[in-house]
Amino acid sequence: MARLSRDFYDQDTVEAARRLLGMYLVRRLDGETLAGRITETEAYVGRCDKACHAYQYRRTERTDVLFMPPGHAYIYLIYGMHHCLNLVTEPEGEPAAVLIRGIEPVAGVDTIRRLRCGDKPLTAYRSRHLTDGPGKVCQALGLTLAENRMDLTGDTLYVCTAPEDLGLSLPAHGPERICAGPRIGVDYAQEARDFPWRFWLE
DNA sequence: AGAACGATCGACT
DNA sequence: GTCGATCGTTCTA
Repeated sequence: MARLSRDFYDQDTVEAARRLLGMYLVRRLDGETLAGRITETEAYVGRCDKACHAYQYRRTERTDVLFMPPGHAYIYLIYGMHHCLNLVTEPEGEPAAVLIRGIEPVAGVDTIRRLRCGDKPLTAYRSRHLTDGPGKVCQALGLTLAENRMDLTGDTLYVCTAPEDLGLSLPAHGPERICAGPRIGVDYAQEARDFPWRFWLE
């Protein structure tokens, strides 16, 4: 069984962000399975990272989930209208998480399209940009504050290492390069602005 | 109690 | 490339 267990999340966050690339994010919604291949991530580390909501172990009602055992979902509202999904990492008490910035839909694609676009015509442009941002990922999988603090070792939201774990047979991927660079939207974070903690495939 | 701001998106020039 | 939408969280008083 290749569903990620708590052990996986109990590791260095930057390493986890890299390793999550190519894995499958799975969401059970109303009896249906939605899933996407993870293509872009970012690491946030409270201990040393001014861009992290829990920088210097800052603990508030919102950041409390980051102090929980690894393998929980941290979902927050940004800009008053978009949600962002993070997977909590590192040992309990070390606030850190991986932000899921992009996926490639592989299951429940019709539902994903409907959640993202409603009845709007699905143009080539919309298709290409269906799930290529953190807010889009949450909208595509029906994730809101209601799913904050969810245990990733449960059956509603989790990560698998291979498509066979979802009963899918997908064409094998050739070798893909892992790219790294500065994170998006953290220009305010002084020296942490330049940490190369964003990772993506291709 | 009130103000400032943000780990974004989509429409538009 | 620019810009406005929109509201929970956080901090200040």
